[in-house]
Amino acid sequence: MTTPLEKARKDPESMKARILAVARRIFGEYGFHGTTTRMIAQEVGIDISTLHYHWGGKKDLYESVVVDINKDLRQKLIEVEEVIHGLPLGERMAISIDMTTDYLFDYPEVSNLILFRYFGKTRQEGNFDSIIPEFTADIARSMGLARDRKNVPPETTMKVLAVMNSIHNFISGENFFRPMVKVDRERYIALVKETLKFIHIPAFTQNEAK
Amino acid sequence: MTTPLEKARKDPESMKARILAVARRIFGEYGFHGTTTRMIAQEVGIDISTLHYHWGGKKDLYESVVVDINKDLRQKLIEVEEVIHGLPLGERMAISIDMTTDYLFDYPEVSNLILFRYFGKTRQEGNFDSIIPEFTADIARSMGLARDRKNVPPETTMKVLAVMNSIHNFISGENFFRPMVKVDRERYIALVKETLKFIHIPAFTQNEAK
DNA sequence: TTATCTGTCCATCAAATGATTGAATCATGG
DNA sequence: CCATGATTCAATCATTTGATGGACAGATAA
Repeated sequence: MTTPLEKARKDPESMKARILAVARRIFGEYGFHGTTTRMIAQEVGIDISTLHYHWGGKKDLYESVVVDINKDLRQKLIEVEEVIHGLPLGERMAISIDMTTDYLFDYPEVSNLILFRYFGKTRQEGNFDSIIPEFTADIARSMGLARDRKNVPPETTMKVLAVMNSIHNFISGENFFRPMVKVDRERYIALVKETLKFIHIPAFTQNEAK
Repeated sequence: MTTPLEKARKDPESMKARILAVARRIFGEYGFHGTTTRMIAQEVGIDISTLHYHWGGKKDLYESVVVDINKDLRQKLIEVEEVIHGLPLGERMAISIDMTTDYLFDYPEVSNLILFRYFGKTRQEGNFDSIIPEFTADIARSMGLARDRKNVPPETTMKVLAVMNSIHNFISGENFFRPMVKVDRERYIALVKETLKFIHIPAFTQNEAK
């Protein structure tokens, strides 16, 4: 079976894919309720009816966007895991932070949408959380905090969430935070990496030394 | 001069204040675009025209909510500062985390709205950021990272942001994270405090030892 | 009592918004 | 070339939503 999303991911030039790409960005900036189908259609340069033809309703498109983004992020995390495999924990974390941060600054809508889903409600009936894969367990294993994906203790899940969210915050909040520190984009990215390492690495490596 | 907001804050029984209290909660849950004036009016048990009579437009009400919440948070931070004054850094951070976390779990809409403003855009003309006080400089001083409110270096601002956001994340994301760790509310709150201390205290105290 | 002011609601408006219909256009295979 | 299906758009609908006008009730002061 081929879902509409899979089709769109295969051919990035297709109308389906073009709409999806724009929808990712706009939904990421304004959230579900802050986005109108007209905003997306106009940005793509098409009529709203064309958008509906390809994706059905607004909610369907939003769900596809969320799934699409989670697939991309999962893929990136696998890539990171391959690079850091076998290194000592401190290095593993530093490299993970660098790679993940670089990736997310290239696709900030990923962070945006993940945070939107964490912190906001959508006054829409069913939540479609079942289709979203769970990363925390994999990251926990990758950090040496859990042996297998099953039975990760709550304490560990919380720690992983703290690290991941900290990254998303700085990417997604760039428009707000960067004016506060008054630096250009390049410097901001460097500051983010530096800060993340400063905050997170000591907690885990100090613990390891015990 | 007495602004509508100040009047409402004085008499919590007044219609103005009742509307404001509900608006805080609803705006916090659904964001600006996700909230309708009818949702708020219905929750208060009044007609929308009554809401408009007291607060003008939706945007005016939202601005008042944002200001109200920031005043509350600032007040709380002053309270915390008085308690931790003079203690060693590790203790100061532990107590700050406990007090702030307890407060925010009582008023989660504070975290909700702060995060909404960080991470989401509002397709509305002027942003009214000027009216929002800036906390980071005060917190930086309180943590011994800066001597005065002026000229706080970017590195320091970033560290403070990391800590504050980390707290807001766990409060605002409770609906999403708590099911993940499968614990009751009380246990979740304990886990949050524990995790925050685990993550943030080593970074700053280790640095101090140098 | 009467006049005035405040607060509340009912009815309604105008714009925005998600969605659909049907005609026109384009592509592809026969 | 023609038939068929896929794609696109203009026009339109129904509902939602922010907002207002005017009637009405109650309090207060003259």
